[in-house]
Amino acid sequence: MNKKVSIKDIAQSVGVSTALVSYVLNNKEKEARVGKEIAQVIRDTAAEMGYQPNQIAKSLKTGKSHTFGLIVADISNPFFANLARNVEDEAKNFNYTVIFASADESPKKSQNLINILTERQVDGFIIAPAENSQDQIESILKNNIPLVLIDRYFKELETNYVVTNNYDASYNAVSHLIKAGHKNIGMIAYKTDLVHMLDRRRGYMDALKDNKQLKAKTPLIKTVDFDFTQDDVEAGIKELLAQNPSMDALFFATNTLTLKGLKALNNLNCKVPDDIAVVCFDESEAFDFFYSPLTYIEQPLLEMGKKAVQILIKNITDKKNTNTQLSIPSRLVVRQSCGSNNN
Amino acid sequence: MNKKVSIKDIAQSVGVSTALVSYVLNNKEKEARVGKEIAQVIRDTAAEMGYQPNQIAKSLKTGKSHTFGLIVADISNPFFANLARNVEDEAKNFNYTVIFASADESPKKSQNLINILTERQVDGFIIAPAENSQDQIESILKNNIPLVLIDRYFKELETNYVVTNNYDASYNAVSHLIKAGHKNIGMIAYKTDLVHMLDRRRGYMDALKDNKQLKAKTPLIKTVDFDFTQDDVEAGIKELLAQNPSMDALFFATNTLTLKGLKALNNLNCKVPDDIAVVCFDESEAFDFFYSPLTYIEQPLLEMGKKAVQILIKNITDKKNTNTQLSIPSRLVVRQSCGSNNN
DNA sequence: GTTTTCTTGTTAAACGATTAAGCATATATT
DNA sequence: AATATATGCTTAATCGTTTAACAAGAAAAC
Repeated sequence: MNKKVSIKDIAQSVGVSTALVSYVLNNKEKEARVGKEIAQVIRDTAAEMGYQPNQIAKSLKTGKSHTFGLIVADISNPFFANLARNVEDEAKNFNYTVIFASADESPKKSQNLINILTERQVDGFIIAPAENSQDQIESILKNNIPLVLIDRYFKELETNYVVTNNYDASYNAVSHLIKAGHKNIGMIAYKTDLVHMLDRRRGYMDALKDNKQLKAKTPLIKTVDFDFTQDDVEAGIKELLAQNPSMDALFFATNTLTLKGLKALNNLNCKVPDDIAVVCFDESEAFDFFYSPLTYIEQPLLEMGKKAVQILIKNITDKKNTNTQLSIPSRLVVRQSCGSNNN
Repeated sequence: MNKKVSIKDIAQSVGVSTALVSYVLNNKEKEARVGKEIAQVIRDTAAEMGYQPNQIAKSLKTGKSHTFGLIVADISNPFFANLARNVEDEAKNFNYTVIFASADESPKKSQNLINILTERQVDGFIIAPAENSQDQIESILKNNIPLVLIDRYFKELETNYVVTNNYDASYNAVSHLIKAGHKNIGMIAYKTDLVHMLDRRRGYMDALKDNKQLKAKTPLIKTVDFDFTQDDVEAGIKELLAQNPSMDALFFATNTLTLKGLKALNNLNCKVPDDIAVVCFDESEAFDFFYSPLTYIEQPLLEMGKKAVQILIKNITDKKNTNTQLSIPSRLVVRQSCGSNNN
């Protein structure tokens, strides 16, 4: 490793103290009353010598790393990848670096990541929390590390969060199916008590209820684990059809569920939307190419990413303790898969 | 911010020097001849006080951040997102943290990211280099910062790299089209001199040449900029059809080109594979859902990610200067879109 | 001609760790 | 008994910055 040039090297070369160099290079000449000419000399030699500040040293001294951690479920999931990209861009606007990490919905991995990032002295966290990670979140809070939850949050915890309005989005989507004439709407969701999933289920249930479609004692909902396979979804759909053979529509709670679900429907020889209409959460390039382009709920990823960063940075710079809780509306993109009277 | 507990706090609490605490907590008791009992006491109080080492301080002292930068074109592109995930996982196996960043194929952004990451004292880089970033790469080399290029590399630069065998993959894919009976095969590529793209073009050209299909003076290739729109691709396809109205197959050079290209083909009312057969590079969930499931080139993302990390870490720990240059084969996944005699 | 006030700098401690070197004391070797 | 070796722990410098506190000469004020 070529010896990197430090502030000391510059000081030596110019013939001044390191303090002066530091002041100049941090644009504190005014406050530190540095002479105009010498300042210029310092700046010139710094450039000449190719000086690059050592952020590690800076961080150690200032206690700020200008870095924050973004923990999602899986960076290879397009939903999170897009969110991450928006977070990255907004962070750059504030001169922050973000460290991504994937926790795979596992509280164990999540705790491990939080530890690693904490040791790296991140200035804050943006987290899509895994199930049963409340204690981890609380401990971040207790340590006064700025935090914004994203995509989901915990009802019982007082935190910042930025989510989409899952309840409304679901309610609208299912209502749309009902208006399109469907009378037996099933739902495929994740088996979890995370609030975003519960809200999506509530939205589904309430839409049915408000439209007097809640006939059966057991709702037409099947859930699968996070590490589900296509077979799991297929089994779920079959069970739903067994439970109510006249099921004529399906509401999928996420993009990954939908992708596997569509393949399952193909396997089962169900035509969309004639046999079974489909509406789902999230986007996917694939939805455009399905023979019956999907009607889907488009989450406000750009706004979610931007806001999460802005709230986090505000929390880092101000040290006030007021929590911002944002629920941003989603948009229903209506296409063919939901059947009749769409425009 | 709650005062974090430092090694000094532990030392004070136990009544020993910080040196002893450091030795114990770094499992250097043997070398440093630390007493057994006191070592246990130190460990216990450390745990009790909830000590978390300050990696920043550690890094400053040791000169190693145990961090490396991964610069790709766009983390929201599934190709890079998947690669990134594999890199992340392999890095974790070595206890390294990775900082992702997107350069959008822009040398300016790339330089900016390299600077930022260098200042953050990353121990190395994995980079999918943008066009015209040779000087940046050279400068990393000159500074003796370990580096592995990925996805593409520069012929004129002696570096580590891990890529897929773009030439072979292209050659095979196009040969497959030829064997399937197609006689006028066009190609849509990016307008760039990056080696991966040139190799893909060479593979295409040579496959044609070797099968005596190179009749026209100007090859049936159209290129678009990195920031292309669907209209650009559509225009390209139209031009190709104008140039040779009997074009019966298209080879797309990347996933994003394909996605827009398929929509363009739909717009142009071209049926796949009857009017125009299609083969493409990269995967996409969408390819499964196209009415004629696509034949595509599956890149070895897992192996590429793993190898890149391994090579980088080897370069970080050993300081030897031998370059590892890996070209890993891709697999052609044959489905319907390429027309006849596929199984 | 002092004293005060600017101007322009320097000194040195600190951030939280690591680690070579040193210093006792105890035990072993001859 | 004298010396060598082991054992157990401390001291203090260092990594590259930041920044409060201080200093010294020049200009201004009286």
